[in-house]
Amino acid sequence: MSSSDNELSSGSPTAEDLLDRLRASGARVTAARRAVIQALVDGGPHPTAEDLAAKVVISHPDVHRSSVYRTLDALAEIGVVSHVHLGHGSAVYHLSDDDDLHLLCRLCGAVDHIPSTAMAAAARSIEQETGFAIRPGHYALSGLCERCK
Amino acid sequence: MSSSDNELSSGSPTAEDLLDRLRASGARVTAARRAVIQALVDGGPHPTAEDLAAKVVISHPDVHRSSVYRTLDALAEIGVVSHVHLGHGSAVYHLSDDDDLHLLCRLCGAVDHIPSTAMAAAARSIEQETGFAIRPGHYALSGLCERCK
DNA sequence: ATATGTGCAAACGATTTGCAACCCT
DNA sequence: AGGGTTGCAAATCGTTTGCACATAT
Repeated sequence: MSSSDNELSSGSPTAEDLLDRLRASGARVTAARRAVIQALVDGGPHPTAEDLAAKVVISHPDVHRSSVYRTLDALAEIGVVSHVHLGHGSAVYHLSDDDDLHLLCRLCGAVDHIPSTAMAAAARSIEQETGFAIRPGHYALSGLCERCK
Repeated sequence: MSSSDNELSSGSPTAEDLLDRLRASGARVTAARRAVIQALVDGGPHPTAEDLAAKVVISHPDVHRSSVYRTLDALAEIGVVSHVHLGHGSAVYHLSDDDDLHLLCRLCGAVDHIPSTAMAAAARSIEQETGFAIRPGHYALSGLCERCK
């Protein structure tokens, strides 16, 4: 099943979209960045930097881990990717327009994600009471997934 | 005979409480553990392991960092402390019956905390929709604090 | 041409671990 | 006595950085 939903701000952007955005920001498009972006777009939903590096290295054996990190940084700077810290180990990366909240199962480690609107009401009342404006998508809530409950 | 009162959410436990619970779990009470627990009870609200180690070392220069980590592990195992990963660096520890949600300002790094009841409604509806049971207190939500907004 | 990005290796900070000695129970 | 705990140092893991070289624009 191939999903060909190429939309700029609400579907999944293609690799070309991301490359365009990089270019538009004044950054350069290099083989390493192409490869990282490809891995990000093609790959599973919650890759760590190392996952991406491993995928990249298959087609581009010369691309170094540090370039993966630097590319992810560059993409984060222009707002197209975010990373979520899952606590125990590495951070997982995802395209920023996945405007979702991450749920981490503290038992099996599964990562679930839900639209951030699920918390909109809570976020609003928390902001009213405390002044703190929750911005989801950068960190994960932990809990128990359905199976582990 | 050890105290058999269960103080559920009525006040912060004392160092002795925690030592009792350690002992009750079959663990031993040592000088290092006493010192870590004292630092945890006496200290500020969001100590990192290193903060605690620094505090401990003042009165017990011989207590090693690794023992601080191991003590925190032991306390976590019996459920009396939890740690929250704030993403960029170290985890912060707190007594588990601080049943609160942590809010991390992504700009200034300030940590705010609010009662987890603020999210109870959202947590309930998320559980109904997705089956995922949010357990706050282990990770932080990120956002912008009042000053940085 | 030149700023930007790269590979590499080494530095880094946080945490963990193997091991012999130690000391609580 | 005996095994949980410790201190130590070295290992590990994820990520960052300094540097000389390569390359996209």
